[in-house]
Amino acid sequence: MRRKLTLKLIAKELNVSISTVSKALRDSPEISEETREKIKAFANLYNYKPNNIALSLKNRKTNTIGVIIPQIVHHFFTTVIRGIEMTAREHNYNVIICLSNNDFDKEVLNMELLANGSTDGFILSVAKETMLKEDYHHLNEVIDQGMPVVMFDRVVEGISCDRVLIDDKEGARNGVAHMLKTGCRKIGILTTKDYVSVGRLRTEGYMEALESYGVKVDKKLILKLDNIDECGEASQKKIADFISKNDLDGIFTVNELFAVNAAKFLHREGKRIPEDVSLVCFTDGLLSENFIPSLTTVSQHGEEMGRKAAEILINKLERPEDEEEEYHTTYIETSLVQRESTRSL
Amino acid sequence: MRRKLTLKLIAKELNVSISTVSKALRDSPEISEETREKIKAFANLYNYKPNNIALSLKNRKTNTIGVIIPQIVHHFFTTVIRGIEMTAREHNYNVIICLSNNDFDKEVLNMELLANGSTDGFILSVAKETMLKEDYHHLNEVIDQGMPVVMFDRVVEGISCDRVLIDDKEGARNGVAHMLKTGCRKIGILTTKDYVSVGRLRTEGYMEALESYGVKVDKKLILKLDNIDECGEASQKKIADFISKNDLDGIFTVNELFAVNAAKFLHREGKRIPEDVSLVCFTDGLLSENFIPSLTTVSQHGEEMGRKAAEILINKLERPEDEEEEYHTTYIETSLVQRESTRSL
DNA sequence: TATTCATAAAAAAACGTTTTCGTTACGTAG
DNA sequence: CTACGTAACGAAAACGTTTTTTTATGAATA
Repeated sequence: MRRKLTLKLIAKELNVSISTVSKALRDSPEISEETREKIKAFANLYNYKPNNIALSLKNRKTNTIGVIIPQIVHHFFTTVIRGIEMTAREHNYNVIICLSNNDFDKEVLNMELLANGSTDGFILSVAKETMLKEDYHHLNEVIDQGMPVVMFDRVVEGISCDRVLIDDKEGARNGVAHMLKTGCRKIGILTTKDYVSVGRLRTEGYMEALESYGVKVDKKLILKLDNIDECGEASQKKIADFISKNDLDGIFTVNELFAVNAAKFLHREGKRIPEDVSLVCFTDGLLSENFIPSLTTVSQHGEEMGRKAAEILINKLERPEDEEEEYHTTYIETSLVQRESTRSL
Repeated sequence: MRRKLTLKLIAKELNVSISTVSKALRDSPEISEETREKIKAFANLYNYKPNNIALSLKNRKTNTIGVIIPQIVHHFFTTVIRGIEMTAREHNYNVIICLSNNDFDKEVLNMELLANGSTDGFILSVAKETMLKEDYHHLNEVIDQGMPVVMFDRVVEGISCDRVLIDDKEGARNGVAHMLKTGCRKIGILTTKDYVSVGRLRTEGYMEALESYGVKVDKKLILKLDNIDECGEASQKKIADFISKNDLDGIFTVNELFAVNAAKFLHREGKRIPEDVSLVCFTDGLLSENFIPSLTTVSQHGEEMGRKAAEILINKLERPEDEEEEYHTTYIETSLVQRESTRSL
C-alpha cells in the first residue's frame, strides 16, 4: 500500500522546497525552466493529484453541491438528480445526495451536517413533514451563513432563495383540457391534501380547465389523498369508492401511481380505457409508458429541472461578492404526452 | 451574513487560546471547570459546530463513502442507494453518489476525483463499458492507495475487494422452476449478452432449472439482447420476432422492462397471461407490482444489498491497521413474489 | 531555601495546499 | 566600489482542527 503523494514528499525527493514544487506545478514563471520540468516530470510519473480536502480548506470552497430530497426510489427525483449531476460535472462540481425520507429531523440533521464545511450550497426539495410543521429554521440558518439555496418541486414560501418549479397549474390545465377537448364532461381528480404544494397547484389547474370549458367544478369529484408518493391499501380503497360512487368519463391524477390504481379498478369493473373513461396523469415515468393501455401524461422534464437548479446554484456560487442578492422563480414547461389512455381528437 | 464560528473566533472572544477552547469543548480535564463551562456555554449559545473539512484534513479520514453506479434512474439501484444511505447514516458516514452513465471514462474520472481526499472508500457497480474493455486500472489504483472497495451487482473478477451479489443463478432457477411446477414446458428467456455478469448468471440459472426438471435446453429459446437497462425499439422488435417464432408457454426475463414488452406483444397477439403464457421476471419494481396482470418476480432486495455493502465497507474502514486483508463475496438471497402472471400451483 | 509536583493554560506542530514575502547570489549600471 | 535590479528559490502564514509539548504559577516537600 503506497501512501498518497504530496507536495511535501515530492519536495523531499527532489531536494527543493514545498513552495517550489507547488509553483512549478502551477507553471509559475518564478521557477526556472529546468526545475519546473524536473518537478513536473516527477509528479507526472508518480501521478500526483492535489488533495481536495486541503484545497477546500485553503480556498474555503468545496466545489460541492448538497442535494437533499425526500426520496430516492422515485422516478421523478432521480431524473432531477441526473440533471443536477450532469450540470455539476460540467462545471467541476461534486454532488452529495442526502435523503430526508420526508422526515423533518433527518432533513435538519442532513443540512447541518453538510453545512459544516462539506458543501458550498444546497439544492433541496422539502420534506413533507417539514411542510406540515412549517419550521424552516434550518434553511434560514444556512442561508444566513451565506450558503445559497435552490428549492425545487416541493417548495415553501418566505425563504430567501431561488426556486425551480414545474408549471404545475398549467400542466394540469393542459392535461384536463385535453380530456375536455376529446369529449369528457365529468372529470374527477385524484390529488393530495393542500399542504403539498404540487398537489394544490395541480388541483387549481384542474379547476381552471373545467371553468374555461364552462364545466362547473363539483367538489365531490375531487379526492384528496394523504400521500403523494405512495398509494397504499387505504388510498386504493378510497380510490375504488370514489370511482364507483361517481360515474366519471375522465380521471386526472397528480401522479402515476394514483392513475394506475384507478386503471386497475376500472379494469376490474369492466370499464374500458379510453372508451368509457379517459385517464391522464402527471409524471411521465416507466409506468405510464409501459402500462396497458399506455397512459397520456403531463411530462415534467425532471432532468431539465435538475440542470436548471444546478445552473442557478453554481451561478450564485461563482458570482462576484458584491453582486446584489436577487431571488427568482423559474418555471419549467410541462408537455403533454398523448398515449392510449385518452381518445384522439 | 454571519461568518461561521471557529475555534479561533471563540478564543479571541473569550481571551483564551485556541487549544484551550478545543480542549474545553472536548471535556479535557486539563481545563478548569470554570473555563470549561464558560467556553461551552458560549459555543452552545452561538451554535458552534466543528468544520468537517478541517477535521478530515487533520484526521486523514473523511467519513465519506463514494458510491459509483451506472445509472440513477433505475429502480434497483435506487433501492441499493437507500440501503447504503441508511447504514452510512447510522455509522455517521456521508455518502457521495456519482454516475458513470455506463461510460468507462466517466467512471475513471469519478473515481480519481473522489480518491483525491474526498472519500475513504468505494461502493461500486461497474459500468457496462468497463466490463467490455476489461480495463480496471482505476480500481487497482485506489485499492493500492489503501482505499477499500466493495463491488455490488455488476462485478468483475481479479480485483482485491469484497463483493456483494444477488444470488442470480439461484433466483433465476427458482423463477423458472416455479413456471415448470405450474406446468410450463416450453420456456423462453429474454436475457443479455454474456459479458453482463448478471445476465450470464441468470441464463445459467434458467438452464439449470430446465435440466433439473428434465427439460432439454433449446438454444433457440434464448434471446440475448444488448442492453439490460433499456428496451428500445430494436430490442422490442427482437422480442416480438422471438415470441412469434416460438410457441412458448412460459417466458422468463432478466428484468421488468423485457417482461413488460413481452407482455405487450402477447397482449397484442391476443394471448392471455398466465392462461396461455406464464411470465416471470427478475427485479421487483413498480412495474411488476402495478402491471395488469401484476407480474411474478424474483425480488432482489436491493436495500438489503446496499446495507450489506455499506456494512462491509465501514467495517473495513474501521478495522485496526494490522488486521489481515481478506476479501469475501456475500450473497443476498432472492425471493419469489408470486403474482398474477403465473398460474397457481 | 531549593526542588519537585500539580494545575491550568498557552504554544507549536501537524494535516496538504497556495500565496505572500523574504532571502540569496549575481550581473550591471552609476 | 557601491547600489540596485532580477532571477530563483525558500520560509512562513493561512485555512480550522487536534494533540503533543512548553511554560507559568503556586503549593507542597525535602
